[in-house]
Amino acid sequence: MNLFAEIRVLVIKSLEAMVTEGALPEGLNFENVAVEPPRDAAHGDMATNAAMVLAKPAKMKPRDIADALAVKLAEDDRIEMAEVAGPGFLNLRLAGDLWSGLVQDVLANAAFGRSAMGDGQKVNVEYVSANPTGPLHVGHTRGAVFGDALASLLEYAGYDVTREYYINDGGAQVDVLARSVYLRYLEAHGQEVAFEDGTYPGDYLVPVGQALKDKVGDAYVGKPEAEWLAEIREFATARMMDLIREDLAQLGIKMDVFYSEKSLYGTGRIEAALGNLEGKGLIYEGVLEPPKGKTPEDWEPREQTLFKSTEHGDDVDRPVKKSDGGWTYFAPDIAYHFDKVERGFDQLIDIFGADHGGYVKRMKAAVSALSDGKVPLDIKLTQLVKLYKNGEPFKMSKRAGTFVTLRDVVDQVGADVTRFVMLTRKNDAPLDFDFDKVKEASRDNPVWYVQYAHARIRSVLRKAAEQGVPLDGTPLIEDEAELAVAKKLAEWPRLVEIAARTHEPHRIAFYLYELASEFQSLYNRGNEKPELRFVQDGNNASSAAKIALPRAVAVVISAGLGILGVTPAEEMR
RNA sequence: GGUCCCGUAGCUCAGCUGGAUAGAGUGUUCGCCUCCGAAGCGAAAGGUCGCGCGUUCGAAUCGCGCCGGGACCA
Repeated sequence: MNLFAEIRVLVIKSLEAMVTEGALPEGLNFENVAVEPPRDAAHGDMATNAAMVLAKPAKMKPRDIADALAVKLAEDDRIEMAEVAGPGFLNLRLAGDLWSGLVQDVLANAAFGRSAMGDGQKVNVEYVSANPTGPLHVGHTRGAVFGDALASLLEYAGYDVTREYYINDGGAQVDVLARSVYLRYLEAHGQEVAFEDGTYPGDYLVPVGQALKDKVGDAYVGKPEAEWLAEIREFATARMMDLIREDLAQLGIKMDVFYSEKSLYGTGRIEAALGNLEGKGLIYEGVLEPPKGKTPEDWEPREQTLFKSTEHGDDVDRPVKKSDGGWTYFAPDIAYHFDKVERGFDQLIDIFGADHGGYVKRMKAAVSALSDGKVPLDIKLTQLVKLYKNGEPFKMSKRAGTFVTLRDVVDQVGADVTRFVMLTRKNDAPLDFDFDKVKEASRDNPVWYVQYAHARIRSVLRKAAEQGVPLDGTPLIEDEAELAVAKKLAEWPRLVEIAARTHEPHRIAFYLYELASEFQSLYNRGNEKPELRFVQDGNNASSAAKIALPRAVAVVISAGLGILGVTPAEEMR
């Protein structure tokens, strides 16, 4: 049950009745009529902008429409009061039993909050996609959590979601990986080796070199690169992907598809994708203008194969083939997205780090061209994570060895905290991650605060169970603090849809914080008004009615945390 | 030079397909435990929503132009 949607249906029915009766002209579009929570609770339970939206097309005064609509709405049992306010707002107060019904619905219907909005549409969410050259670091963690929560959110909103990881195993960086592993392999054979620039000196390759030795013995020792590069590359990337899969598993992330860039080469996939574009007249041989403004010193005009991305919203055309005949990085990306389109997804979402912002327009242009504008691609950029320890900024450096991996973070603060904190900012705002603060037990720490509310409810329910309070009581919503909590619960289905539509899972985290706050407020009101306490000593009938509301809050907090991939706490320790 | 993101209370940040007197936390001041978890709750105080113009009945929200911060740029 979505109370807002339900009342909106009522408003629109009333408007249609007014059209029939001649109180409104025919042919009006009700699409923009909204039913929303009012900013100020004193205004009522809900407000509609119907009169103001329709005033102009109906060529009527907003107040006249509002007055007539108020009369119409008041005829319905569910509307206790309809009052015109301000320029033409219609404030509604709902009948009290609606709130009680809502709470019952939360408790009885496991799908409360789930939406059919997605209508089973196939959505591909691509995230992480880190190079298979080492363990995941903090920056990847944010993208990983964001993408995974977004995927869960879309599932909750009725989409058919595929979680996908693109393995960049086709470029020069995996050759570097192979050479680095070769050095570790020699080391495992007791040789002294030096890690020059252009190799990965990380310790994490030591066991890989050892494993290679265990597998092939001394077969590659003293042999030229041509004899081992391809084999070691394959061996090493497979090991790195195992490592990355383990890292992701630490966060509770499981991909549906790992898609290999390498599988695009030599299989005609790139040629096919570019052929598609060529068939649309979007590929040509040409010379690009030098970059505007400061021209790089080594710039020289070169003829290369270009994709006419400007026809699909990009700023300049992009090379797909270099002057030496090799593919650019962009070419396999085109082929990969072409593959996604061909797999029949209705919608694509890519999660990139902010440093890849420059690729957004060209990728969107490519997908637009490849799908004839039929498949939307949304690209979400995740901003940097700034680390703090004891309030001091904590600088990461690969060279200095202060490189913070995903595993470091999860080991220190746990997966639940890591996930929640990563979602306490909009994806496009930088995030401060303080190793001490995230473990702090205070209202300043949203993770703790939401968990505390849930744990407190569980504690109350344990106490209720001890006293034999039955769980089938009819909820009573009387006090304003109880009403405030019920209203917050009523917003949940609406919030899910907004968050899913905007691809912004952080809204879930903020909502849970607000819900927790309303609950804590009610809880503490029991200090002054003992009749508001959930467990009434020696009165199980009354207690049964009172515990329904906190139970419903716990249900919604659990559902919300579930979307974020966080386990609700039974107790705080 | 160009592109993208950001600019909201002293600080850290929310702000719904444009809606009423712009909200939290923190910090400051003052209250609340004989009571289901006070690791909490309540109240006060704190804002030219970076600046200007435009669209609109109505702009923090949309458009354009500046200013400031960040990221990226064969």
